[in-house]
Amino acid sequence: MEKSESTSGDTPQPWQSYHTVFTNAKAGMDGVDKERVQRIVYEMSKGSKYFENEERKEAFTRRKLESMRAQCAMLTAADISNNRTVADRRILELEATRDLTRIWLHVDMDAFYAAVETLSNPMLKGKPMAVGGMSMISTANYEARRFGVRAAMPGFIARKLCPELIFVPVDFKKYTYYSDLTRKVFQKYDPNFMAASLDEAYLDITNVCKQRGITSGEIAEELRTSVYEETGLMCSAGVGPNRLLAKVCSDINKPNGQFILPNDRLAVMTFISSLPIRKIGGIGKVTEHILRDVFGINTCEDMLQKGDFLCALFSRSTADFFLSVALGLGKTETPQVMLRKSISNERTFSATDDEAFLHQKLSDLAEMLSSDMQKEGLLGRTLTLKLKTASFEVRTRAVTLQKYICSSEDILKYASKLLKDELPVSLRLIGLRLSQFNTDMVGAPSETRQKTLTDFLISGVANRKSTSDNSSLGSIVDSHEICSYEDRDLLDGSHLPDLEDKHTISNKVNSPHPKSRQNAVTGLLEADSSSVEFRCNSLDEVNKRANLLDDEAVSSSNQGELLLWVNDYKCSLCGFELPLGFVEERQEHSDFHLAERLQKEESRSETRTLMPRHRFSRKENIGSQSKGKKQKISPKDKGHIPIDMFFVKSCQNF
DNA sequence: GGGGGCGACGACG
DNA sequence: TTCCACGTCGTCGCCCCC
Repeated sequence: MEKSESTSGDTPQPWQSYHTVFTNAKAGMDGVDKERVQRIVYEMSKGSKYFENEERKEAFTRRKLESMRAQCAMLTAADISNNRTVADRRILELEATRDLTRIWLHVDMDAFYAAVETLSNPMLKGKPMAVGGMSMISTANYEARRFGVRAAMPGFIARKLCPELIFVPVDFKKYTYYSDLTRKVFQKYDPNFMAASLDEAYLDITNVCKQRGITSGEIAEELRTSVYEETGLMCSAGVGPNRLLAKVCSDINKPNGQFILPNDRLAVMTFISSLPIRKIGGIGKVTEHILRDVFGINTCEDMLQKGDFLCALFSRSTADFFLSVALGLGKTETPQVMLRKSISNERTFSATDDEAFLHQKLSDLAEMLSSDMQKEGLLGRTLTLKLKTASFEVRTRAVTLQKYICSSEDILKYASKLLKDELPVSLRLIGLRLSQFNTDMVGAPSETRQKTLTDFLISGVANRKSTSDNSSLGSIVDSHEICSYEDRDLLDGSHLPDLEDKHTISNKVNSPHPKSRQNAVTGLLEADSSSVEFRCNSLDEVNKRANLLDDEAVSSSNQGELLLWVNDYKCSLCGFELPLGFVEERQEHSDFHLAERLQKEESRSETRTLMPRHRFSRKENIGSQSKGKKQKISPKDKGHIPIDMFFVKSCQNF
C-alpha cells in the first residue's frame, strides 16, 4: 500500500505513521504527492484532541496486532495442519456455491455532488471545488483530488492542501432530483435495481442482455450514454457475475469508464488473485492493517494461501468472508425486501458541558427523530443515545423499552434519563437512534395502519366481550391493534411490584399508529378488577368506548382517566388513598393491580411465554447498570487483549 | 450453553 | 478566521439469566 512507502530516505518521519481515512488513494488521485498530503494532514492535526484520540485508537490497534502475532507464533505445526484442512474444506464448500448465471452491473456517478453543482454553475468547471464546509467535505471534483483533497476530509485541511479550493454548500434537494433522473434510466434496464446510495446502484442485467441479444459491455455503454443524455452527468460502470465484483470493476476505469469481467471462473480467479485487499468493499483501514501486518496478506490470492491462519484466528463468519472474497464470490440474488433496521439523528457542535444546552440539543434531536419515525410510520423500542466527548471518545447508551415509541415526548423522556447518567460531561456530539421496530408496521403505508374509530370500537368491543366472561387478560392483550397497556416509566420501574408481569403484558402489545397517538387521550378502564388502558383520538371516543363496555361502575372526575377511584380518592380494590392530583401515581397504582392480576392469570396458564427475568432487573437499575458497565475494566485498559478479541467485520455486500 | 441486551468498533458513501 | 460529519448496518465480546 502506498501509504507505507517512504520517499524521504531511511529516517521515518512522524507523519508517515499517521493514517486517516482520507490518506488512502481514491479514484482520480493517482498523481497525488502522497508524501506532501500526509505531511500536511499530520501537521494540521498534530496536538489536537482529534489527533490524540486517533493515537489512542492506533495504540489499541497496535496492541491487537501484537496479540494476534503472538497467537500466530503459538500455533503448532499440528494446529496449522488442522486449520489447513478446515480452510480447504471451507474453500470447497464455498466454491460449490459459486453462481455464474447472473450478470450484475454496478453504476457509480463520478464525483456526483460536485458534478451536480458544476451543472448548475458552469463557472465551477475546471476549477478545484469541494462540496461541504470547513468542518467536512462530502465530495471533491477531480481537479481538487489532484491536490489530495477528497471526501471525508475536513475543509480546513483541504484548503491548506489547495488554497484556491472553492467550497460549495451541500444541497441534498438538488442531488436527490438528479439521482431520481438517473434511477429512471436504471429502471429501464432492471426494474428491481438496488440503489446503494444517491449516486450508486446495482442492476441485474441478465434478462436485458438475453432479451436484446447484446453483451453486458454494450448495455453498460448504452446505460452510461443514456444517463449522460438525461442528466448531463457522467458515470462509471462495472460488470461482473456478482455485486461484489461489479462494485470492484466500476472503480477500475473511473471516471467515465467501464470494466467488464466475464462470467467465467478462470477470468474471475485471474482478476481477483492480484487484487489488493483494500479494493474489496468491507475491508477498510483497520482490517487491511491487520491482514497485512499480521499475516502478510496484500492480495486476494494471499488470502487464499493464508486460509489456515485466517481460520485459526478469526471467527467462522469472518474467515468465511475472507475466503469468499479470495474466491471472487459475492451475492447474486436480488433481495425481495430490504427493511430498515434503525433510524437515527446526530448533530455535532462546539464542545460544551452546559447542561441546559445539551438538553436543548437532545430535545431538538428527539423532535427530528420523532418526525422521521412518523414520516416512515415506524415505532421502535430500543433507544440509543450516542455521545462524543470533547476528547472524541464515542459512547453509546441504550435502553430497550417494553413499549414501542415514536413521539418526541417519549423519546426525550428516555433519552434524558440516559443522558443524565453521563453528566457532568463535555460533549461535541449527541445522537439518538431508535431500533427494534414493530415489524407489523415496517414498510406498510401509514394510512393503512391507522385504525379508524370504527375499527377501534368494533374490535375493541368484540375483544372485550370475548374476554370479559373469564376476565382473561391474556386474551385482551392479544388484541394488540386496539388496546395498549401503557407501560409506565420503566427506567424508574422500581415502583412496580412485579416487573416481570408488567413486561409480559406490554411485550405483547403494540402501540397505536403514530398519527393516532399524536392527539391521543389516555384512558384507563377498570373492569373485573383488571385495568386496561387504551387510547382514543378524542375525549368523545374515550367516553363512547367506556359506555360501550357496559361494565361495572366507572367513575372519574378526570375525563381522560376512568379508573375506579371511590369518591375520586380511594382505590376500590385495596382502599389505597390517592388524591386526584396524583395522576402518575394513580396510573402506577393501577399498573400494580394489573400486574397482580396478571400474576394470577399466569399461575393458571403455563403456555404463555415469559421474557427473561434479568431484563427487568436491568431496567429497574438502568442508571446503576450503565454505571456498572462503565466501571467495567475493558481489556484494553488492562493492557492486554484476550485471544478472541478481534472485530474484523464481514461484509454485507459480498 | 443459548439468547437477548448492551457497548464498542469497523466500514461505506 | 474557520479546526475532523452524518446515517446506517454489521460483528464481536461481555454480562446476565434461565
